[in-house]
Amino acid sequence: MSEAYNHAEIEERWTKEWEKNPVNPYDETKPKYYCLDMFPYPSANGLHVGHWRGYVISDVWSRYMLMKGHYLIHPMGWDAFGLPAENYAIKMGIHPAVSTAENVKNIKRQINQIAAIYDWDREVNTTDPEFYRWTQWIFVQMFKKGLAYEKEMPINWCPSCKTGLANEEVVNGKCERCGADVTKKNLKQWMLKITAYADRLLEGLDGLDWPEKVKKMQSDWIGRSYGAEVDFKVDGRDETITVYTTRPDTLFGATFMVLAPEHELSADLATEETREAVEKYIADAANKSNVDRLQNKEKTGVFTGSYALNPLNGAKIPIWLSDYVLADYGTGAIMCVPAHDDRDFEFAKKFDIPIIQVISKDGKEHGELTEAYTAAEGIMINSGEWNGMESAKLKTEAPHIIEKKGLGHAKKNYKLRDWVFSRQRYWGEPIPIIHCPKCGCVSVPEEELPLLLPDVEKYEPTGTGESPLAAIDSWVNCKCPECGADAKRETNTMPQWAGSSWYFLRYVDNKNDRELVNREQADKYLPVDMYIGGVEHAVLHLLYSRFYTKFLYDIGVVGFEEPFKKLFNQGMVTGKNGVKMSKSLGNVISPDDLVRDYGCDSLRMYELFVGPPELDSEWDDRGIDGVYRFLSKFWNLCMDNIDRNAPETPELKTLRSQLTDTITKRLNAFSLNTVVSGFMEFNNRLGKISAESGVDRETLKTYVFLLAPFAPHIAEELFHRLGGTGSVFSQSWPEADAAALVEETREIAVQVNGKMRGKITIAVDADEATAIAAAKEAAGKWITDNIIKQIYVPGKIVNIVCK
RNA sequence: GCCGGCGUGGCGGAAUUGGCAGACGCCCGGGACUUAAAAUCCCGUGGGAUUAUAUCCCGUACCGGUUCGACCCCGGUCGCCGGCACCA
Repeated sequence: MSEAYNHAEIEERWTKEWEKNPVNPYDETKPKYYCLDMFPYPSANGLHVGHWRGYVISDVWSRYMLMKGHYLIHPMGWDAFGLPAENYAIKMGIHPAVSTAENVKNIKRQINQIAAIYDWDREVNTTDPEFYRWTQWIFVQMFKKGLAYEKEMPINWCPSCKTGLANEEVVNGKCERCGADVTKKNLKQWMLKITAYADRLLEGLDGLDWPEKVKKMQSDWIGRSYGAEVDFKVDGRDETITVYTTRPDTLFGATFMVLAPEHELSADLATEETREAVEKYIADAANKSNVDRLQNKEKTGVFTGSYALNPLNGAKIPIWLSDYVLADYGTGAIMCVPAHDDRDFEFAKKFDIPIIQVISKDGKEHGELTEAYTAAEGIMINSGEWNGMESAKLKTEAPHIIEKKGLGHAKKNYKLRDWVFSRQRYWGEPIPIIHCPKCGCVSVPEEELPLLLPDVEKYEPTGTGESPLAAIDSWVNCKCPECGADAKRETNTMPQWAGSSWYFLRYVDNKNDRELVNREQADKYLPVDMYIGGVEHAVLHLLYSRFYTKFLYDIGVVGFEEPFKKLFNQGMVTGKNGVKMSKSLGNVISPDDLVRDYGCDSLRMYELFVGPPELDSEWDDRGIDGVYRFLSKFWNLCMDNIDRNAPETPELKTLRSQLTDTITKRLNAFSLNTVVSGFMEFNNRLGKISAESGVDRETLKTYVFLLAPFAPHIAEELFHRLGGTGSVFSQSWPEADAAALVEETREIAVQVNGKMRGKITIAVDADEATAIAAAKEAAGKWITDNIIKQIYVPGKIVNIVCK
């Protein structure tokens, strides 16, 4: 009886050995490969099997790159500032610094169970003053370049988290973190001018090897459009109202104008008769929450009593107010062409406003429109000097025509807004700004960074719009670094995204106390080659990181504009019926027990086997038995054959190359679930050969090498039992023998009238006559005398069509 | 509403992108070993018909099309998931 697979003993042995002698040799002579995980925030709940998946995927890929001969960078750190950590700390009554440190310890223990080859000497923590010193430094640089500025305006406010939020953090009118309805609050805020990078953020997407879905989400979020700003005079008054339109070609069809209720002229345009209704409408709109305004699709509006003049033909059009026009996009005012816009059409129908068609497919009018014709395809009509022109062409030319006539100008617009960067919370990086009564806003001198987050007794959010830091007089009161006058510190902190927007740069030079990152180190090891994480950061973290990187490129800190060359989004692991794992639902599956019962190697492989890595997968504990059985069987196969000295037959040589070829191809395609099934399939085939004539050591070795990134412990153990020295991870990735892969004969299917009727084994390059003859023999009983057609696709199929 | 993605056995999922549908695994059933159980090993396992070692029919959400041949391509319908949601 040979020795059975003992995962506990094997894994314990190699965990200790790898601690002493890490398998990543950091060989500087090899080309670098930087494989990055989205770093976790140290939650008190620890990791569940879903978190494991992403880390396993990145570790498999990292170990593969190592064996392919790279200098591997595979770091890990902690995104430890921010709301989740702070909310937990408040709930438990423990200082966030204390709870964060505890959670880091626990999650690090769990992450080590994965046996991932992280570079722990590169570890970073966003709450470490030596780290956030540079987070603050970046802010100071942005401030100096005018990209960080202070502004008072109504911003998104979460009444539950008691802090302002960025647009990106509001999902369907609700707080991205806690789900509470977001309201508006007028606050003086620090803003980052991400809009200055809108074009570069949009155009940079083209060259990225990212999922199309994520690129599209970012491009939609940036939302660039081309059009014109057109000036309309108000009839009988001095004011001019400027509107933004992407369809200046339809200008002759404008039959009314709508202003957002918040527009600065809204109240002013009311006449005596309309004043009461206008003021009521404005007040009602101001009281509506975001959610109400989003949900109420039925158009409402009020006529101001004033008229605007169409700049092209002087037509008098009524000016309305309606909350379907957004105050903070474009100019907050639009010209309305009901014939060619769905929303304007709906509004005109409801309030009985004339509809003038100006584009027609055939250049003719065919009675009243039943719906808006929104395509820019057709011939202009009812449009004065533009009649007869093609609308598509006019659409691009009109902005310039309007500009030449002095009626407005061509204009690009974006949905992207500047980034609301202040948080009225305690657990974040203090914004390094001093408010001086004489000099205004002054940045904290760089040599005084980090500006330490002071210790406080009360770190609960105040809800007043001020951060808890505002209550610490000794900290707030300071001298102006410019003029020495009594001054006050900024008391808001940065959002959680601040640290995560650049942490990946710090990994490559994490102990540098003079610069964010040494330029030489940055040039050598950056950018990130492979970034692995969930899709939930598609527009948040990933957009912010790209913005930061472009800024740091502009000031010469790094020499590249895009931080992440390739992105992979792993799917979520859910509980039964696709329900998200959560503590409150009690469906969280902890990896700890599974590691104990089945071992790390089995859990790693099952995490991959459970489904395609990019799709969500339902966790089913039972499936792990199959993977465990497979590893046991493979272990037994090796035990049975190690000292058997079975000959290396041509069959085994071919099989070994097929295995290498299959696994490598699937791995390269990131089809990790089929890699695992591939291993199983070949294991079954080898089992049969083993029972008959034995398996040679070379084949076993090849198998062990290929298995190593997936099940590192068992592979390392078997590598040594097969006589290997050093580590299996310093071995080269096997290459398939092309000659052994060439088949001479192949079994192909025979179809009659498209139905499978038999199989023949013939030479791969057999000629048609031979193939057809063989096929007729194999499937003769289905073939009649009346053959209409015979098809032979070499190496694939024969199909005989008969009546 | 708009834009993506998806729909294959009891279940998770394969199918080299137009060429043997259901690989691999789970579950389940039968058998071997055992005093017995667990573990392990072997066999079976899409549905149906039938005179059952054989043979035939149906089958990749649904309807239709292209093709010698369709899970794959085209047109339409339904359903699920995700993103955006008055951005003029």
